[in-house]
Amino acid sequence: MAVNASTHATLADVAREAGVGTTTVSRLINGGHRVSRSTAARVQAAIDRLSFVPNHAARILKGERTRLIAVVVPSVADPFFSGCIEAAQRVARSHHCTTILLTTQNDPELERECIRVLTLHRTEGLLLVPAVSKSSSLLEFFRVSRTPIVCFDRPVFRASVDAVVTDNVRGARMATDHLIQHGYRRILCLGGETQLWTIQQRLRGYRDAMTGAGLDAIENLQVHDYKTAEQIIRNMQGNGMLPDAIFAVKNSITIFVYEVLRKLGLDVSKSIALLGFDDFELAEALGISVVQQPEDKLGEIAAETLFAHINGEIAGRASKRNTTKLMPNLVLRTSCGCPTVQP
Amino acid sequence: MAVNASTHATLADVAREAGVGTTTVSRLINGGHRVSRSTAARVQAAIDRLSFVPNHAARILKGERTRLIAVVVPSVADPFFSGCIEAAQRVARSHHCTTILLTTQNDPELERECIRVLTLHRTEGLLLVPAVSKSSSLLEFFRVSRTPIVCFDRPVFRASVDAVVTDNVRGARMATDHLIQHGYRRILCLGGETQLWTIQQRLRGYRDAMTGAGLDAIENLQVHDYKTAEQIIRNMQGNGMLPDAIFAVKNSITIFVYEVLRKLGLDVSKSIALLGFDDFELAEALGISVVQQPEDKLGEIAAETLFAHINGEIAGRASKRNTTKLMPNLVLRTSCGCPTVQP
DNA sequence: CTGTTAGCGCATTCAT
DNA sequence: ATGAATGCGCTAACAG
Repeated sequence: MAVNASTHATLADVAREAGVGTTTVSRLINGGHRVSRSTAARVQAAIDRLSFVPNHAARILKGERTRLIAVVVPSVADPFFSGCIEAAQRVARSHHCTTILLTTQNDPELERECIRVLTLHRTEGLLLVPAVSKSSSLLEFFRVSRTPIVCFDRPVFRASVDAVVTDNVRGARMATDHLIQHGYRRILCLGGETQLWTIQQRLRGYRDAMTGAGLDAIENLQVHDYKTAEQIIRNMQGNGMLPDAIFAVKNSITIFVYEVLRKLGLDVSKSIALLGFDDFELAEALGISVVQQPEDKLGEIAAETLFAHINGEIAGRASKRNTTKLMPNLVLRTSCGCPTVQP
Repeated sequence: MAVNASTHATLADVAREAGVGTTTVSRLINGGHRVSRSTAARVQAAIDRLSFVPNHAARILKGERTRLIAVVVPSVADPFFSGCIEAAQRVARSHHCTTILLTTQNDPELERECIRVLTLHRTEGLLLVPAVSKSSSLLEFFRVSRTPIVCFDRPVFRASVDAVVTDNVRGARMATDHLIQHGYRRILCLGGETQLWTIQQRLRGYRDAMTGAGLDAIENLQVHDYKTAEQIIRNMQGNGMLPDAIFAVKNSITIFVYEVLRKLGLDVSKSIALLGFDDFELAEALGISVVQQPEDKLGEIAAETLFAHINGEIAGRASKRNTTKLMPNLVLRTSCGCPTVQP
C-alpha cells in the first residue's frame, strides 16, 4: 500500500485503500449521509485499517471552526483558579470545544506571549484573568481582536469586554461587619499583593465596614509569607497591642495567621477571632470561618458567557461591557467566635 | 483595501498592502533573511497595520511542527495534579510548545474521547495519567500511535512507553516503619479508591512494613468521605479498639481523619498518632507528618522525558519502556509523635 | 449515490 | 533580493 508511511494516513490514502473517491470518504466521516450502506462499510474498514484521523489543520484551513478556546490564568496550582478552570472546561466540553491552557504568573510580559500563542492557534474565544487591571496594551488587544473575550476574577478597567467577578467589596464588608457584630473593636486587617484588584476591593470592603461602625481601621499589608506574618503578630504582642480579631484578605494569609496564632499559643476564637477571605480545604475541619467564592460558578458563568458570544447569542462588541458580579458566601464556623453547631 | 474583512488578514493581504510578493512576506516573518532593509520596513509596517498573525493551521498543513503537546489528567482541581501540570507547562514553554489540557475524571470512556481530540490536533506528544492501569484499549493506542507518550503518576501494565512515578511502596513503608519505631503496635491503615494503582502500592508498602515487624495489619479501605471516616473511628472507639496510630493512604483521608480525631476530642499525637500520604497546604501548620511526593519533579521529569523523545534524543519505541521511580520524602512534623522542632 | 476539481494560507522550489 | 507557481489535506460546489 502506498500509504504515507512516515506520518498519519490521509483522506486520499483511505480513498485509495477503499477504492473510492475522496468525497465519499469525507462524506462518511462527516455524518455518512448520501453514502450507500455497502460503500460505507468498505470505507469504514479502510479507515480502521489505516487508523485514519482527519487532519484538523486542513479542516481549519477550509474554514471550519477550530473548536479551541484559550484559558489564560495566573497559575494552575492555585486551588481557586484550578477550580475555575475545571468548571470552564466542563462547559467547553459540552460545547465540543477543547481548551488550551496558558499561565501568566501575573506577568504582563508573559501575558502578551500567551496572547500571541492563542492568536496563532486561532482560538475561538478567550477566558482571561488579566495580569493587571490597568493595561493599555490589553485594551489595545481587546480593540483589535475579533474573537470573543470574557475576563473573570478581575476586570480590565475601561475595557469593553464582559467580565465575571466576585463582589469582593461586599464579601469583605460582610466579613468585617460580622466581626463587629460579635463585639470586636480592634479588628486587624492583614494583607499582601495589594497591586491586585481583588485585594484592593477587599480592603475597601473592610474599610467601609470599619468606618461605617465608627471604628479605626488597623491594617498591615506587608504579609508575604509565614515569616512576615509571625513578625507582625509578635510585634503587636510585644507592644501589648494584639487585636480582638483578624481579617485576612486571602487564603494563604489566613493559613499563615492560623499557624502563627497556634505557635504563639493564642487560642483562635477564644483569644483572637479569625476570619479569612477565600475558603480552603481544611478550613472546615479547623472551624475557620471564611468568605467563600463560588469558583465553579465563576468559571462556569464566564465560560457560558463566552460561548454565548461565540454562538452569536449576544450582540457583541457594539454593546457595552457587561460585568456579572457574583455574591460571595459568608461561611460561619467557629474561628469568628460563633458557637459550634451540633448537627 | 481589499483585506479579508470578516476574518484575520492573510499573508497575501499583507503582500498586497506592502506591494510585494507573498514570498517576501513569508521570508520576513521567518527570520527576515534575504530581504532588503527598506522592503523589510515596508512589509513590517503592513503587518502591523493589518495585525497580521500567521495562520498556524496553514503552516501545519505545510508540514511544520504543531508545537502542541497534550496533558491528560484525571482532574485539574486536585492540587497534586495541578502541581504536576504547572511544572510540565514550564518545561513545555521552554521548548516553545503550548499545552492542550484534557481531563478524564478517571473514566476510560472520557479518556478515549480525550485521545481522539488530541490525535485530531496532531499533538506532538502526550503526557498521560492513565485512568486505569490495566487497559487493553490503551495498550492498543500505544501500539498504533506514532507520537511519543509518557505516563506519569501511574503506569500502564505491559505497556512499552516510559513512565515517571513515585515509589509509593517505599513511601508507605517508610511511613509505617517510622510509626513502628515510635513504638506503636496497633497501626490502622485507612484507605479508599483501591482500584487505583497508587493506592494499591501504598497498601503493599504498609503491609510489608507491618509483616516485616511481625505486626498484624489492620485495614479499612472503605473511607469515601468525612462521614465514613467518622463512623469507622467511632465504631472502633465504641469497641475500645482504637489504634495507637493511623496511616492514611491519601491526602483527603488524612484530612478527614484529622477532623474526626479533633471532633472526638482525641489529641492527635498524644492519644493517636497520624501520618498521611501526600502533603497538603495546611499540613505544616497543623504539624501533620506526611509522605511528600515531589509533584513538580514528577511533572518536570515526565515532560523532559517526553521532549527527549520528541527531539529524537531517545531511541523510541524499539527500546524497552523505562520507568523512572522518584523517591518520596518523609516529612516529620509532630502528628507522628516526633517532638516539636524549635528553629 | 459517487467522483472531479478548486482553493483555504502558507512555505518552498525554481526562476529572474 | 524578489516573485510565480506548486502542494500540504480537506470540504464543497458541481457534474454525472
